[in-house]
Amino acid sequence: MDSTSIHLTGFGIRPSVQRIAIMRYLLKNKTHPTADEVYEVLRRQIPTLSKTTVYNTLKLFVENGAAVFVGIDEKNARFDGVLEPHSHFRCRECGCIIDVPMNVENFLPKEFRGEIDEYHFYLKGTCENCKKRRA
Amino acid sequence: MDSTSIHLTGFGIRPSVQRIAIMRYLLKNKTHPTADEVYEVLRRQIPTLSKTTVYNTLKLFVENGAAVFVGIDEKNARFDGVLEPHSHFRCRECGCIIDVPMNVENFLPKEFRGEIDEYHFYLKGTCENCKKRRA
DNA sequence: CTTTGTGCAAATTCTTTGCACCAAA
DNA sequence: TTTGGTGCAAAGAATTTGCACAAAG
Repeated sequence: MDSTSIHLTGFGIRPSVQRIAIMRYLLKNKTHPTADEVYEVLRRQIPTLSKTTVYNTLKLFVENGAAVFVGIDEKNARFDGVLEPHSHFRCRECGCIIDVPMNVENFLPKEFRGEIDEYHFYLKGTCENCKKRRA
Repeated sequence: MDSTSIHLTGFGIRPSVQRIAIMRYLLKNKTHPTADEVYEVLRRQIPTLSKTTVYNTLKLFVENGAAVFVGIDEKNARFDGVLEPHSHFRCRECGCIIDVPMNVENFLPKEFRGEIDEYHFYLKGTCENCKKRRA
């Protein structure tokens, strides 16, 4: 019983080889991957893995609160296994998504507290690397 | 030369019957519609309107800063003609998207200012109406 | 055995593209 | 009379669904 397995169980999710691999991927590579990215990488470890399972699993994670849907990318759904409140920055040039250690919970408008159960703060622009590269 | 026409011109967008109708729709109905919603409503006024034109136009608006892409809805792209900084709340039950008059510009982390050219604050939960309806 | 999970293929949905025709400058 | 806009049909990409088989309890 490894730690990822215990982690999943904590969310009421039964661990399977596939689910453990996907959650482990989310927790180790904090790149906020798309379903396709997860699939392309993990199929090398699990050759029988199907994209359907990746979609099913990511959805299951989000529904059970084990992962967060990140909607900062206009093209694809992205996922995050880090549950501590934080914000996201997306670079328009390289497309990278960087965690910003900033919890905006205190900024929630008073009138709306109580109605809100989830919030996201998305930032967009050009990252340091891309700025340097152009300079 | 009506006001919507002048409005578009101000963004360097040449007004056409279709473009004026779409911008007018965005400005009058602040429902943050999807491309499909815009299409389904406006085709009644402009029977020859095509979905391609709606997509082209909304994209043109966003590229020229005349409208904002709203990514709060996990399923579809949504659009907003209101340019004053504000936040968005989406109800999980009825799917409505409500404007929240809250500019989070001052919350932007100092380290990131200068890199950021766009930001969005998305709130999710259950709206007043849906809460009442259930009570 | 009985329920749950996986994976294939097909279907769906949303969005973009290629191209011909129409309209405006 | 040239550039730009529209709209149709087709293509493309992301995601979901239906179903049969495999695995786990």
